[in-house]
Amino acid sequence: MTPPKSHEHPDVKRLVLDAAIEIIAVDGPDALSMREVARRADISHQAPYHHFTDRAGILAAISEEGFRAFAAEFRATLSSSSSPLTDCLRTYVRFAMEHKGHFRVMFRSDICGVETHEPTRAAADEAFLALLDFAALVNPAAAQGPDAIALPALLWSQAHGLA
Amino acid sequence: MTPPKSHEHPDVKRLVLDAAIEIIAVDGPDALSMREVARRADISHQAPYHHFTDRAGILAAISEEGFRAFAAEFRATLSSSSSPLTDCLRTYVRFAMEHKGHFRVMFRSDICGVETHEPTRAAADEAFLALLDFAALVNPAAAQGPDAIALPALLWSQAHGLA
DNA sequence: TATTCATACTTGACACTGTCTAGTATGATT
DNA sequence: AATCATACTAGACAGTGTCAAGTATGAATA
Repeated sequence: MTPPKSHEHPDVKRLVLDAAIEIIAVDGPDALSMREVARRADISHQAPYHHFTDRAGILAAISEEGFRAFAAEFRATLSSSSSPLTDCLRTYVRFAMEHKGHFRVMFRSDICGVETHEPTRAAADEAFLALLDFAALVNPAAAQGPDAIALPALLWSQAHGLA
Repeated sequence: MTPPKSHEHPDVKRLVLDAAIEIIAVDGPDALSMREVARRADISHQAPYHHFTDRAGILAAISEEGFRAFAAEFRATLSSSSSPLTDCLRTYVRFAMEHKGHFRVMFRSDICGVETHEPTRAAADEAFLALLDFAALVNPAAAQGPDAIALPALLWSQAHGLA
């Protein structure tokens, strides 16, 4: 995990992402622009372009990060908890609150980049599989067969409206 | 069909629509902006706002018009033709070529306004029903039951890629 | 007939956006 | 020590939506 290339000053890419996440958490994804993010990160308006081709690129990176973090946290509570049902729901809600910026992007399929950005798609799959595990645990009888997919899919979509 | 309100100079709304349709036919839907359409229609850059709230409003109006026209033409050949299969396909292709501007909007569900603009939704349903009629005629045996929907749905989606 | 009023525009200004272009600093390569 | 690529900064530009103020005209009212 050494810095990917070579002479790294402060991690500008990280600055951009954090600024974007904050903007989205406060004013929503529509408020995100390349210039606004640069302003917020206190870098030149051209700097973000060295790390992201696009507004969509930033959004894709954020949702990827979000999906990864979500899957990790969800899996962690799932495997460690003695009462997984309540704890997982708790984890879910806590994630939504603590990562509002990520969350707002993750569940907007039109902007999250899940269809265009391959790593984001992979991360989303990972998160979805975590939900599948949860469903299997909640209802072990239906773990096999199409019902196993139906439940988390329902959660997956309902979740958006709920939180 | 008298002009809707009162003192009508040339029909500016029509001018805007035609300009938009041409822009889309030539450079695609992304090239459409309120100012560009005004420029092309040779009116002030603010005029379009008196008839459409939005870029999306123009697009919705265009696809609505397109769906209506498509349904009408399709139904007409369907009822008058002696060999409806070939004639309907012919009509379809002709429509796509003669109304390229409309067509390009109609089959992009993300911008055609079918989910946000009620009249557009109604017009799209109308067009879809026309396709249903076509399917029933092509395959009368399957006219009842879910297959009757499956075929035109396939056409409906495949059509996009084809033309 | 004269006054008022709403609608349909025009016109100009503004801040903001992405993009192009040129310049600088710095670590890596030779 | 010179060269080079990368990671930026900085300025300018055209295009965009939006606000605000002005004009023309037909309709309503008195």
